[in-house]
Amino acid sequence: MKRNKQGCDLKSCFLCRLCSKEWLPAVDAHRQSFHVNKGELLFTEGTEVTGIYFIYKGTFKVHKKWTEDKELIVRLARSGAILGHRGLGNDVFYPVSATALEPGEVCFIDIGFFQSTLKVNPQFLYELMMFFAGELKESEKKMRNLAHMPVKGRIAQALLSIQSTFGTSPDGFLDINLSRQDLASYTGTTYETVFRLMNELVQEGSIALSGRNIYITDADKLLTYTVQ
Amino acid sequence: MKRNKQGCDLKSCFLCRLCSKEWLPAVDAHRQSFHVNKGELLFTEGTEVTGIYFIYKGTFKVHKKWTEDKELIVRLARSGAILGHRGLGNDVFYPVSATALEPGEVCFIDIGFFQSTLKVNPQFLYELMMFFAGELKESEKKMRNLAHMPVKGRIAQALLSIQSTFGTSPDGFLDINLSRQDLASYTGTTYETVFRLMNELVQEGSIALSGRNIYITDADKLLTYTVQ
DNA sequence: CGTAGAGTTGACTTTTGTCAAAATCCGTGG
DNA sequence: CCACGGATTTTGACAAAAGTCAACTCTACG
Repeated sequence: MKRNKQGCDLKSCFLCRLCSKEWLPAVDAHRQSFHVNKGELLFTEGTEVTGIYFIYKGTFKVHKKWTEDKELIVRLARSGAILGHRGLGNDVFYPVSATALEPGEVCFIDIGFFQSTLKVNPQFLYELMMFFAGELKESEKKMRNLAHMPVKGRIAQALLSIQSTFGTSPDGFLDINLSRQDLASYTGTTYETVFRLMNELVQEGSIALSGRNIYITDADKLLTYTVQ
Repeated sequence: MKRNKQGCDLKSCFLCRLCSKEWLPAVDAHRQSFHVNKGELLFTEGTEVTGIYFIYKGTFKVHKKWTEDKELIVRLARSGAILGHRGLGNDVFYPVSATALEPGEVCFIDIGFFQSTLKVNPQFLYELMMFFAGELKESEKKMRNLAHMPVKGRIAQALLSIQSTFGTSPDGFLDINLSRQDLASYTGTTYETVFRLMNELVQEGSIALSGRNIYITDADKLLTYTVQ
């Protein structure tokens, strides 16, 4: 992770967008910008919370370890998103790790200054609370799906949700670089199962593949495997 | 649900404990107290959010529907807890239902007044945000367990967690009235599976059963099925 | 070119869910 | 007090879904 000068333009990130004009200079003085390489860990599950990150550029996976070779990806995040907020609360250790899926730029706010920011920016605090409420809602929906929806439906859901947050590149493929293993970890299943079920989805004409790239051919058909 | 006069003592609930002394009279003027019968729905998934509840007495399950005869219980709550906060956020519909597991008393705050409370009680807002952060952390841990931990471990985990929140009655049984079906919904599995695996736990001497009551004989042994 | 990592496939096992049928419990009304 | 009906509990047989293991292939990339 390399510290650099480039940073948030003070408009696009979750923090700068929502805190008061008067506070922005303080944010600007305190924040640190970093370049992150693909595959690099931004923070690690179980280590002490040092601060909060905001993604200026790039894509990150937020994941929770199970065994040495198994994890669950709880979130995929892109530019503008906040990272590390799961470290807030009574516990002083990050409950998850964050890894860059592609090279990116992030802005770091140390936890002390972040706390001060919350104190003097009720509007930001309010939005952060609402953000947490939304995340919790989302998380519990995923939980229910994990408990009751068959893997094929979870994969369909994941692909649709990825399309809606990351969109498609000009050639129509999902605009994210996600390995099959990551897709498996995101849907709470195994590599081989993802592979087999994706093949079925191809056979049925719901999706098309080109190497690691995924093209959603028939979103409606995918929807039939999901709920809501 | 019957409206009554008895209500919060202004000290024990999540709201009254944390908002400013000056605001308490307003809370007192606005809150409504209700008696809830066993099995009664406090609010229903998909209906419009009317307000937030605080449990004065009793036990509630917070659950999310899957099919007609399947659900996932996302939370078990007891006196002092907040209910309905999952209704906060952009969406105006409750994403879950809450059902009384035994007769109880709740205090209701309409959403409008709750919003005002947030505006004038930054300390409460801060604690609410922290509370959400904790819930999210918890939810994602459960999610990972649902994805990777075998059912037996999830049951063990559930029993231990119930013991730590609800404690035991004088005779040593878990102090909660939870049907096997509810335990199945709480661990994301089926009635029969819960039944069979609980039998195994009895055989192994980890727990003992007496009707619907559960006694944890060997917490350490239960722990070996779980993680952390 | 060789090697590491990712993709592909098949055979097999295990876990868990489903269905159906008995057995048992429990409250109610006769 | 007892019979009844409904709900819950208990059990078994079976099916389906998903995980595991192992081997083989393909590429990207030094």
